[in-house]
Amino acid sequence: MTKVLIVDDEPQILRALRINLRARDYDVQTAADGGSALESAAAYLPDLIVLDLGLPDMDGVEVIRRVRGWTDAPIIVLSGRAGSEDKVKALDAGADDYVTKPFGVDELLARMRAVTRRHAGQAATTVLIGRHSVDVANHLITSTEGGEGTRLTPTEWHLLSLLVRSPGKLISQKQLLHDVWGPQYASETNYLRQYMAQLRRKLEPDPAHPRQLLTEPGMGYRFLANP
Amino acid sequence: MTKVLIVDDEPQILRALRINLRARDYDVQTAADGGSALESAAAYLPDLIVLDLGLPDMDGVEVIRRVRGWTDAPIIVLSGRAGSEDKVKALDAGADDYVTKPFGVDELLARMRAVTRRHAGQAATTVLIGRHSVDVANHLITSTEGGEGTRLTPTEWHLLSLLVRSPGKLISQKQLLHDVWGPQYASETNYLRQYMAQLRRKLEPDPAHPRQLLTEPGMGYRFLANP
DNA sequence: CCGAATTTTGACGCTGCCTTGACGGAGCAG
DNA sequence: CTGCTCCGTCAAGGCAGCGTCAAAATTCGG
Repeated sequence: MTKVLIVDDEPQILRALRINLRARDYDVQTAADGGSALESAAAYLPDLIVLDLGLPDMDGVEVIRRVRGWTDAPIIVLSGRAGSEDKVKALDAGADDYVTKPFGVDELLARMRAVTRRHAGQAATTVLIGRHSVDVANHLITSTEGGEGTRLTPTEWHLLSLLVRSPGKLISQKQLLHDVWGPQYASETNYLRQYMAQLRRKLEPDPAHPRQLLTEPGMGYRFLANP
Repeated sequence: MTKVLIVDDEPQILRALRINLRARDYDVQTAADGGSALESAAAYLPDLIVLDLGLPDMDGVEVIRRVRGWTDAPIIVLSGRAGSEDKVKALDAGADDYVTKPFGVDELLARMRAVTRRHAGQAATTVLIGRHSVDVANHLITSTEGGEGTRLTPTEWHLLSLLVRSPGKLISQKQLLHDVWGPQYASETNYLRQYMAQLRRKLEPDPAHPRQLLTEPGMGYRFLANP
């Protein structure tokens, strides 16, 4: 579930966004001024920050700069000012997008999807595999259609993490063996065959014809995020 | 130098952007309709695409979808329509940003910086051969026109990597044989004939008349990046 | 110390890759 | 014209690599 921090000093906007985002299954936190925004960002570690520039206590651009000092999370700026200069300043300070008020909620949601899609490559904490939602960081699997979530053994988690960590990228057998079983097992491809089969059996809808946990014959394995 | 492809059917906008971007040290190409936009994108491999949605021959969203099929380059949409629905469609199709006309050039430039800044981190080295986009690092091939991407065997990848690594340069048969099959196979030119044929069959549009995987009789082989 | 879960090891069939050999045509020299 | 070299093409056999099943060995909690 994507964690969003919303920073705005107008309570009704905060409230409207909170309701809309929660309805779409976002995990939402809010802040009403620059100081608490910085605190919340550090404590809550959001995947995405929606930031109003017109804060009572601090310049919005300054907030962007401070946040950018330690995190790469996407920032979407909201602002009443439509001036070119403000936009340039905010974007160059590290913002990813700039939306002028008044704005449509649908548009904001689409822009949120666009920026998180870009950022998802490395920070993806939860991915979809077959009918399962896999949270690698918390070692949690939930079924997307009500049923029971499968359970993975430690070794299975370890192997899956490596693959999921870099979606779309080919990872060589040697690398996988090295990282999961240690340097001395550089050629025991039996392990990989065994555990890839188990992962497919537990996650892929049709284990015989995997769509996301793919084999690249003679080279390695690959995880595809978008099947 | 960042390569930008600008797609718009209004000549004066094309001209204005071209001048402004060239002055800022961008490498600029232009296209006036969807068809030539897709061609240019495949031939020119831009780092960033600025795309007007109101094209004469094709739906802009369709252009986005087609381009997204084989490349990850950021796309900024220009549009006269300010409606929420158009924005959502374009962004969900894979666009990174959406700017409504009329727009300030400074703002567009700032948004270009913002999206390229994001994309810089995850850029992959990809080469175009025939109708295929070849990512040598990730061992991935995607078609530039929708269909399925071909698959290469390990030996085919090995040979192709050597050729692609130094575009335009002639590589001797001895060198290729040595690097792929080992020092003892310094004269088995059968291998090369066999595998060059397979590469051409899988990558060249007309394998009988190769345009990029070329033979230099009596010498070796050569890969041409720009056909 | 016992039992269940997990890891490790071994064996087997099959797909598809590598290898090998043979053949034909283009280009060139004599 | 003739013979030669070099390249492209095709076909077929052997075998490596992958998926699968099964069972032994190990770990771990109670």
